[in-house]
Amino acid sequence: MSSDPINTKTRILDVTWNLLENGDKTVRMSDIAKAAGISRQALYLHFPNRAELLVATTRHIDVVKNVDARLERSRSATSGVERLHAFIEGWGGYIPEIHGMSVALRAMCSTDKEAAAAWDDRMQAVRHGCQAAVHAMSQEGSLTKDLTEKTATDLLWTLLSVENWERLIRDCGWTQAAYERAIKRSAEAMLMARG
Amino acid sequence: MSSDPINTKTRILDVTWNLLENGDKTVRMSDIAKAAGISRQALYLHFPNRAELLVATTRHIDVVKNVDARLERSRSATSGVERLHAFIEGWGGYIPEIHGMSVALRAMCSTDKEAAAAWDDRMQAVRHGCQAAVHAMSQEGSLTKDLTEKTATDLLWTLLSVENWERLIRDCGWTQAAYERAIKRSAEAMLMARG
DNA sequence: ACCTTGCTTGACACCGTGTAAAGTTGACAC
DNA sequence: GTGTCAACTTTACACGGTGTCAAGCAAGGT
Repeated sequence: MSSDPINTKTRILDVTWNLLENGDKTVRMSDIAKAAGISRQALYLHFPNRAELLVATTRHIDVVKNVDARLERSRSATSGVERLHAFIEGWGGYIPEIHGMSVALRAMCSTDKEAAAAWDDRMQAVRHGCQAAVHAMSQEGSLTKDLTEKTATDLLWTLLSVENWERLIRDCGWTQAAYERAIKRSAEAMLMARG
Repeated sequence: MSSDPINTKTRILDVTWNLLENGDKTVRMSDIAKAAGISRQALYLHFPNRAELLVATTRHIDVVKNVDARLERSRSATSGVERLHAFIEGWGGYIPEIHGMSVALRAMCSTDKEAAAAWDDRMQAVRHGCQAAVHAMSQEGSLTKDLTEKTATDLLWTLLSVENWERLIRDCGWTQAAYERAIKRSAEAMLMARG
């Protein structure tokens, strides 16, 4: 063989990731091919279309960055509030790593069903984390009586969206540290019983 | 003349608006032309490109729906908190009217500078409203000491984003009334001094 | 020598945007 | 009636990006 197929495939994923995170403009299939050192057509020998390439890249990032370990760490927290904090740190700290990816994937959602499903799947995973933190707070009585668990989960999930991170970091010029601090405080203010 | 030029232009804007709000899929220039009862090329006699057509449509919606009156109403509020409530009602109630428009315009932002500028302009207008409400609260001492006016404005602006409305209404299945209620409560919890 | 694998080159169809040019139709002026 | 102007039509085409197809080539294994 002229080259190792496994290396080519992972090289494509790495290069796609890199272009999405560091690239300023739209990433085309030809850009990825050029960066990977192969022809545009060879890309289609590894991935059937752009959507599946992007989805595969998200999975690749998850493996490399070990997203499961990050999010599951919040499970070991003892109190509900600690769990909330740990989850915000875990997910909030992960957003910058996947932001470029996220922009590309969301841009495809309007035209591609598969991309939409992949993005929705990830967001549901985040929602489960929110739900678990809210439930833990509810169990220990620290969740405000004003909100049902469902409503509180929806609000926390919304607060922790990638779009909100984008707005605060990019449009408002916040640092990552300021973001995490303010979001923790806001989540507490919104969800915790006062007193 | 074979038809009234003014009527045709406003008919295009009305039809574009209608397609964006009621259409499920992407709205193409040919869709708009067909709906307006003219040829695709005639569209380019009135608007130089898709971006400017969309931007003109937003301005058209603003005039018809009288967005200024809605947003300026919050100025007459006496207390800062009332002002906050009035602004949330005014802007939050306007979002459903412009949501389809907003989706289309944001989708163009990645490729078209003009569309990006137009959307950014509107968002800055919303930010000014947030800033005014936060300032009023700060003046009367009801703003929490934990936040600067700038930080509080950023947070409120983020909370009131179209994306958050989308998530709560579309993904979480909330009603408009539930949205406004919960956002008011959340804004108060995040921004108001406790006691 | 032969086959397989991983790629190459080149060509092409499709879709949506935007441009260009020549023709049609109706209203108004004189 | 003749002329002109404006709004609009039809037809055609260029461009960029995705995805498809087919023929060829080079290295490795048997």
